[in-house]
Amino acid sequence: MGSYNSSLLRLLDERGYIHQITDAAALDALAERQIVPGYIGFDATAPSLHVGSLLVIMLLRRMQQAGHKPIVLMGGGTTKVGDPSGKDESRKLLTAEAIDANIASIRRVFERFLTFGDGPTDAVILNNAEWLDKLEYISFLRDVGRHFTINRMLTFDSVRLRLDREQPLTFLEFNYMILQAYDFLELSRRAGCRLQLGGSDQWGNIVNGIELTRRIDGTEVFGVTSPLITTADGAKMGKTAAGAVWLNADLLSPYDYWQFWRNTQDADVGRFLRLFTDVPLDEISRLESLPGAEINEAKIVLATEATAMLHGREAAFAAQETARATFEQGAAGEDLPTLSLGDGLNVANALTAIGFTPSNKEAKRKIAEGAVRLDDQVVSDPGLVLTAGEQPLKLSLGKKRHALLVR
RNA sequence: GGAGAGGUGGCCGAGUGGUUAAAGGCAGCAGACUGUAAAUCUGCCCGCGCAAGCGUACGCUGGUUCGAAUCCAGCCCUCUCCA
Repeated sequence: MGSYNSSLLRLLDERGYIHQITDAAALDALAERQIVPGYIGFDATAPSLHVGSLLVIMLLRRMQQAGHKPIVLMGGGTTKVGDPSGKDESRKLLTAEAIDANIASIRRVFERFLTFGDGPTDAVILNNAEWLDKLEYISFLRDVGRHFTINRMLTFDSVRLRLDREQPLTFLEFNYMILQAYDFLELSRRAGCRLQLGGSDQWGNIVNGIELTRRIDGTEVFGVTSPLITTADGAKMGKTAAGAVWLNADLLSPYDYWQFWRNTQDADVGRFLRLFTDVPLDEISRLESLPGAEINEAKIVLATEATAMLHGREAAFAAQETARATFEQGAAGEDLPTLSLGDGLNVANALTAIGFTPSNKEAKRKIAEGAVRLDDQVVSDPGLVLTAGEQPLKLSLGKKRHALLVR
C-alpha cells in the first residue's frame, strides 16, 4: 500500500479499490508511461444494473479521472452463455431480443459516470457479440481451445463451487471462461486494451485472458480486481426489502436511491464515501470521524453525492429536501411516491398498490400491528376507505416508508 | 444403458397416512429502545375476504384411502458409482 508511482494505482489504492493485481510493478510502470485502455465486461441479464455493479463502474470512472481510457464491454455474446461464477444454478436462457433490449437500457447509465467520445481518454462502448456471434466452432477450438486444459478449468472457483455443491454445470456455461478470456485477446487487438478490471470473483477469468493473450499474441496485459463489498455486518451490498437496488430511475426512483445510501450503517460510511463519491479524502476523514449521531451528516453527504452522480444534482437535492421535510419535520416532501385514489380505496389496498406491502393480507397484518399511519395517526381499521381532498394525505408504513395519496 | 440417492414454503432443513398452511434456522417486515445506524428484546411472516369462510401448496400426472407431503404406478429433473 502506498508504494505506487502512477496516478492510476495511487488513486485506486487510496480509495480502497484494489484487491489483487497481476503484476503491480509492471502495470504501475505502464500507467506512468502511456494512456492505458482498460475494460470491464457487463453481462446484460437484466434491464438495469444494480448497486452490485456500481463498484466496477466506479473503477472505470477512476481510470478516466487518472487520465486513462475506459472501455465498457457489453456482453451481448457472453450473456447468451451465462456466467456460472457465484451462482448455484444456471440462469434461464435469455433470447437475443431480450439481451439487446437490456443492453440498450443499461448503456444509458454509463453516460452518467463516464465521458464518451473520440478523444484519447474518452470512454467507448463495445459489444462482444460483434466477435463472439461469428465464431466458427472448429477453428475456434483449434486456435483457442488448445490453450485450455480441462484439468485447470476444473480448479476454478466458478466451476469447483458448483461441482462441490453437487449442482449441475452445463457445458454451455463451462465455456464461459474461455469466451471471456477470448474477449481480452480480441480487445487487445482491436482497441489496444492492456487492462481488465473486475470484482474479485472475476480473478480466474481475468487471469485466463491474460495468459491467452500472451500465448497467442505475446502481448503483456494486466488485471486488477476489487474487493467484494459487503456491509459491516457481512451482508451482500444492495439488497433491500423491495429487491435489488437498481440504477435505472424507472426501476428505482432517485428518492429511494437516496434513501438506500442514507440508511448506510455507521461503520460503512467512510468506506462508501471513498468508493462511491468524488468527495476529497481529507473531507471524508473528517466526516467519518464525526461522533455519535452527528455521523448522520456524513450519511446525508454520501446519499446526496451518490445520487447526484447517478441521477443528477437536482434530483439528489430534491430527494434530500424531501427526506428532510419528511423525517425531520414530519411533513410530507413532494418527492415521495404518490398514489392516486380515484373513487376511493381502502387502506389495505392502498398499501399494496404503492408497493409497501406485497399483498393485502400483509397490509392487514401491518395495520393490526399498529405500523400504519395516516397523517401520523395510527390506522386500526383495514377497511377504512380513503378519499383525498385538496390536500394530499400522507400514508406511512413504519418509520421509513411514506407516500402521498392524491385524488 | 445399469445400480443407488434425492427433488418440501425466498434459502437451508425437519417431517414417512389424520392433531400439518407443514418443526427449527437464516433472510425479510413491524413494534420497543435509538440517531431514518448497529446490537438487543417482542410480534409477524402463502393468497382472497370486514368476517365466518374459501382457495392454493411439499418435482409432474394419475391411483389407493373417509383422509396423502407422507402409500402405489408412470413420467420429468439432479447427484454418485458402473458400462
